[in-house]
Amino acid sequence: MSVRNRQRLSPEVRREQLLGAATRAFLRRGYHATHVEQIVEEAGVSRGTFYAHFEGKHAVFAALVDRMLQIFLDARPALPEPEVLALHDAETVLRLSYREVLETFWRHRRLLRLLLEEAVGLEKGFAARVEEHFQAWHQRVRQTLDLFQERGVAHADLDKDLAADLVLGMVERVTRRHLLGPKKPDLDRLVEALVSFELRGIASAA
Amino acid sequence: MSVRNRQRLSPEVRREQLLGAATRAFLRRGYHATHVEQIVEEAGVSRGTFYAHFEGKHAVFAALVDRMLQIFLDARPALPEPEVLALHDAETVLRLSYREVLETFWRHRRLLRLLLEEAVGLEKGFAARVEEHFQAWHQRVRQTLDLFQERGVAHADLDKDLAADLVLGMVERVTRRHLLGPKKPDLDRLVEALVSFELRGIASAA
Amino acid sequence: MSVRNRQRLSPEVRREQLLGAATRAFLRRGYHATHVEQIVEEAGVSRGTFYAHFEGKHAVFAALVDRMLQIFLDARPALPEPEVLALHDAETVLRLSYREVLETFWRHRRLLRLLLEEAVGLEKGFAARVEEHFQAWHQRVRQTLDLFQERGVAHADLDKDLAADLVLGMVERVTRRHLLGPKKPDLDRLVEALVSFELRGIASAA
Amino acid sequence: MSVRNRQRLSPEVRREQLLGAATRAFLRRGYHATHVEQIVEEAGVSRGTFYAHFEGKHAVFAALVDRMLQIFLDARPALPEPEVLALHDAETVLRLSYREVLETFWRHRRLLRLLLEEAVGLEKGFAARVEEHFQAWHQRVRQTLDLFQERGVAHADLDKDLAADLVLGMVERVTRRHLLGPKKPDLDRLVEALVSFELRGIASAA
DNA sequence: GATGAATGAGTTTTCATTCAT
DNA sequence: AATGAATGAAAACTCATTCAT
Repeated sequence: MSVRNRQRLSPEVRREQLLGAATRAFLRRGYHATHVEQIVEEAGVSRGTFYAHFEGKHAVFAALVDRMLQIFLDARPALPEPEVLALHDAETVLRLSYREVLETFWRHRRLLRLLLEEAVGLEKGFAARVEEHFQAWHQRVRQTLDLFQERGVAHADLDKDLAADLVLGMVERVTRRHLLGPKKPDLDRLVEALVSFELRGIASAA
Repeated sequence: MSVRNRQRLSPEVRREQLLGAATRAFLRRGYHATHVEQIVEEAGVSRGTFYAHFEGKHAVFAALVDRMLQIFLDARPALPEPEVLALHDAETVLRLSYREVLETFWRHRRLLRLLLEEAVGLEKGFAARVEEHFQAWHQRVRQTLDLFQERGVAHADLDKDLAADLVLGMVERVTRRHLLGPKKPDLDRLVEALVSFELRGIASAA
Repeated sequence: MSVRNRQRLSPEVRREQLLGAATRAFLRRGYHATHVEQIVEEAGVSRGTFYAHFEGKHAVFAALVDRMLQIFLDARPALPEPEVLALHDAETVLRLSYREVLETFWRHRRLLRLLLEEAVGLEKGFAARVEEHFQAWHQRVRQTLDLFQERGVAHADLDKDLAADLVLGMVERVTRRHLLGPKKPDLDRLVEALVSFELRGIASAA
Repeated sequence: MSVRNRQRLSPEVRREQLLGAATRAFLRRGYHATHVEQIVEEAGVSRGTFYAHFEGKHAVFAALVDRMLQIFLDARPALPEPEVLALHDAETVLRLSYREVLETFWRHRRLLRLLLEEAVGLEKGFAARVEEHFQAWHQRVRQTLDLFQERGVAHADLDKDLAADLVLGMVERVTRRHLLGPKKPDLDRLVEALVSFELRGIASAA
């Protein structure tokens, strides 16, 4: 009856394929302007197949957001392990953390762009989930600052809560501006700027 | 045929009223989830009246974005005047700038929230216009850093282009986290944290 | 309060002015594509004034159709008076009739175009009224043919009912093709062709 | 959600069915007074199905006009083939031509009525396309008259350009009056009247 | 499992007409 | 009488989702 390939794939593979197609489609036009039609076309399957694997458009997007958040959860960005902290000076610690964060972001830049540009302001509670993650991350940065302060790297009067915000903001802006564009970024330079600015910003000897 | 109020207003007043109603509606539900129906209900007028003043939903939103951008253009945030720079030390200059910026943001926080949460990632080129403004602002911060470097406040090796990004990111995050929420922010504290972090971050004596 | 001229005109003059504006507007875009807005703009009056003089869009158009049909009723096209018939040969009679018809059509070509291009197929019974007029005209042509047959000008076997249709069709096509266009027509040539074709067409000596 | 019939048809068949339903609907109420709702009700399908097959109301009507014009293009009415001309006298040729034309018109009278009553005066350029066809037809009649004149059937002074208009007008009027009504026409009588009138009308021996 | 034609609730938009000033 | 802002019923059109094949 049909025309297409009617290729039978295992559910996992098909799901993966659809997820990829959805990512490309959403990146191209944004969540609302992307229609299910475009996703299935991109994937080369029929509408029916799409709905066999996802509850709907909203569900694919949710899956994408989940995946993204999972990646960052796994990468545990910016939280220095105690033993790392013990072995190295603050500068090295920061450098390693930032590098790992930026590399993770760069590796998953497509999903990340989706997350930052689309998942925000998207009624269905997506924004809230992203915000949760920001909070968690804020906590970690905050904890690092606690350690730095304990060790005398950060000055005693530092408003650590706000400082964590400032640090987060720096990373976010750098990410948006330098990692999401088409050009390959100079990660070293980005890391150095972040490390230098943060270290001085919190420095004991002002 | 039915009568409602049939209150007759001058086009300017009506337009203003509709703009206000639209702002409230958009803030409540976001751009896509807000329907013209809800805007006109909020304004207490008929659909026809709405379309007599705006080409459509897209056009009201565009008007809102325009207004917002105009406000920040007028506020000229963060660009210190030469004579100000000459009279005061860098700390005072920064403090004044940040205060002005944050106060403007706080005053217009409803519009700002709309801009940051809705206008970004909205197909119709809104994001591009917002990005333009970010660029312009980046330029200004950059120029300030040039001045600071000339006067020996910023260290000679400072990667000013990136530093401008970091500064912008700090302001953006602080704004999102502290100015857009329901709680009245402690502007003094925010300003101090920003000033302190930036000044140290760029400081000559590291 | 207002901007316009607020010129007070007698009802008759205003009505006439509106009728003229409506004619121009309808000719430009057709009945459906012409909006009341365009008519009042063309006339330089407000919507309210328009509705003070006509029940609505439909009513202006009806007034225009009425006027047109009245003109042709008054012109009594194509019906030769008995005394005329008595005095002249058939050729002269036809020539006079056709000339009068075509001249009337030419004089009122704008209204005529409206009638032929718009009033047809316009739900509201306009088409029916036009058709009535065609029937009346058909009767007259038919009567003329009766006279011609009595006088031996038309052959005895002539299917007069159909012949009247043919004659009407000839006039209609000539009118559409040559009188409604932008070029000034050569009425003499048109009349000669009609007279010659009809006279031969019905001629006794075939 | 509710189910209706959900009869699954091939696109071609469905399109054909919709075209038929649209024709009936347009014939009943005319182009403007027919709403998509009525077409889909007539076809027994949902709005969505309609829009899957046609861009909109305008597009169905355009398809109808196209089909109509194609039919008449295929029927090549009124253009006698050279070999036909050679074998028969002018009267036979005309009789055959008219018969073919009127039979084609009669067979497709529903579409034809739509074309003549609706497509004319319909902003979107429909009228222009119909007029084009009239021009082409005019050319053919004109060419036939050239042949007739060459063969001495038509008199030497005949204004062939205008005569072609007259012939076209006759056919048009006869068609409107006798083929589009509810009564079965007497085609023989119509053909005879046309042949006789035209032959005499152009006759050499006046 | 896959297909894609079919569905229809939900939105946007238009424009003839009304009526407060 | 004149004005023009306001009205809202009436269309047109969209697109996520369903389900017969």
